[in-house]
Amino acid sequence: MARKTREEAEQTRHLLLDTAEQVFWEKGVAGTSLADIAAAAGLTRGAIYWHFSNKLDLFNALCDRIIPELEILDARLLDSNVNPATRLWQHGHAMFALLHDNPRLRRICGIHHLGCEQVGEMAPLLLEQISWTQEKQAKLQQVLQCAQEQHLLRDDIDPKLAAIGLHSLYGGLIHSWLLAQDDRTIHHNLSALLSPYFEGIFKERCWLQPLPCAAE
Amino acid sequence: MARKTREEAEQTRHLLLDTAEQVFWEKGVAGTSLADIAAAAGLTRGAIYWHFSNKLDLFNALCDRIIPELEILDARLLDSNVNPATRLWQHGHAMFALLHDNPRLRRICGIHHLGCEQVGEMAPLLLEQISWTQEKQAKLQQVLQCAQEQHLLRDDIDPKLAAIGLHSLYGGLIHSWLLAQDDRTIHHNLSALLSPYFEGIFKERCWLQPLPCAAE
DNA sequence: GTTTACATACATACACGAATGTATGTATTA
DNA sequence: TAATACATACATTCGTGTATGTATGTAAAC
Repeated sequence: MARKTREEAEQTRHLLLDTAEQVFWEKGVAGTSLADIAAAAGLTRGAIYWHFSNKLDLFNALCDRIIPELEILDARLLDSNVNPATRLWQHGHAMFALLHDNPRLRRICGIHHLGCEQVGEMAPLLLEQISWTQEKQAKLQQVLQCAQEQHLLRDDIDPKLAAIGLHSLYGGLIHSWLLAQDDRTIHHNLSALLSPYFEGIFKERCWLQPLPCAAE
Repeated sequence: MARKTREEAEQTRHLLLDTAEQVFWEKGVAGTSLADIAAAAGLTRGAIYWHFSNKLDLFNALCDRIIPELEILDARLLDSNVNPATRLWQHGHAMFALLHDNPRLRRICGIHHLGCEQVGEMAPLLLEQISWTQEKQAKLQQVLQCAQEQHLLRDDIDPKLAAIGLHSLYGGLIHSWLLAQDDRTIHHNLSALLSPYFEGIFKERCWLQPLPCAAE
């Protein structure tokens, strides 16, 4: 009915984002109308169209909220004074810990994996995911190359392929984890699930030694 | 305008399924209307409603067409006279070979991963995927247990967890493969991508020896 | 071998709700 | 008083489901 102060308007914006996140996760992106979101938030479509230009814009704004938290993860993967193998090991665990502790990340991750189509009208989303995947794989590859220079990799391991494999394993585990969210098996046995791949990539369980591992 | 013979009607049905598969893959399931499919097939919605009761029914019929081919894969995983480790190794390669050779499987797989929402109205799909995942993991676990009885597994490996890990790795690789379909990296380096996990699970590269491996 | 009767395989037309985008109203607040 | 932060109202489009039309195939009756 009336205008609120800027602060309150910002609150409404976040309320809309939170609500949309919830409803998207429950009914899918294509499956929810803007009226659904507005009603769930106790507002009208007018409020949505005031803050966002359309559903895609709202969806993008919603996704952007988790970028900083993921960037922190990646930053710690790239620079840390422990040896590269341990960095990768810790990074894997940190990812799932974050996924477990952060309901927002969990929901957005779930929406991307199960709650939205990435073709046709949503194709830009797919392109984003592709570039994000490539960047992530490049970072993993960089750390693996660093490990190779320190002679931590098994002889027949190609850092690029190992990066693709690791990234795929993470993605697959996240997917399995999302499919059965109340099943704590993956969360409780993450180390045992990741170990085989690390065993196959690195020599002598070096990823369990947090030593800086003097570079050449 | 008129009735065709049963044979021709069956052709129309398959034409509709093929066309729907194509259009779903291009524009997403929620993103395509029945009119889109009919137009792409050179027919009208009347033809679709004659053969199927609605879009979900059409979609299910479309998915069911690949079940037999997947069952053949699973059958060969479970009974074969080579040792269980080799069976798993060959099964992994057979999966990707099938995915590479069979465009229909590739498209349906793509639709499931990127072209449809699995929540809300499509939730039954999610339940199907969960039960299918559990069955698949159970089969992998069964073969891994068989390997354990033949002392092919490393000592600290739990067959159930290894099954989850393997299945996740497969799923993740398929996802990566779908994201960049024209990139042949995964297809050409599958062995190098799977090797680390096998190395971490099994002893002494036993999966490369097709010997029956006399049971206890 | 026709004719008749009915089922089949669609096309066409219609009625309805749902969703979107926009235009306008309105009470604040700065 | 002018911009803000929404609510309300409206027009339009799109998709669905169903009802109906219609030409052909199919089989039995005669």
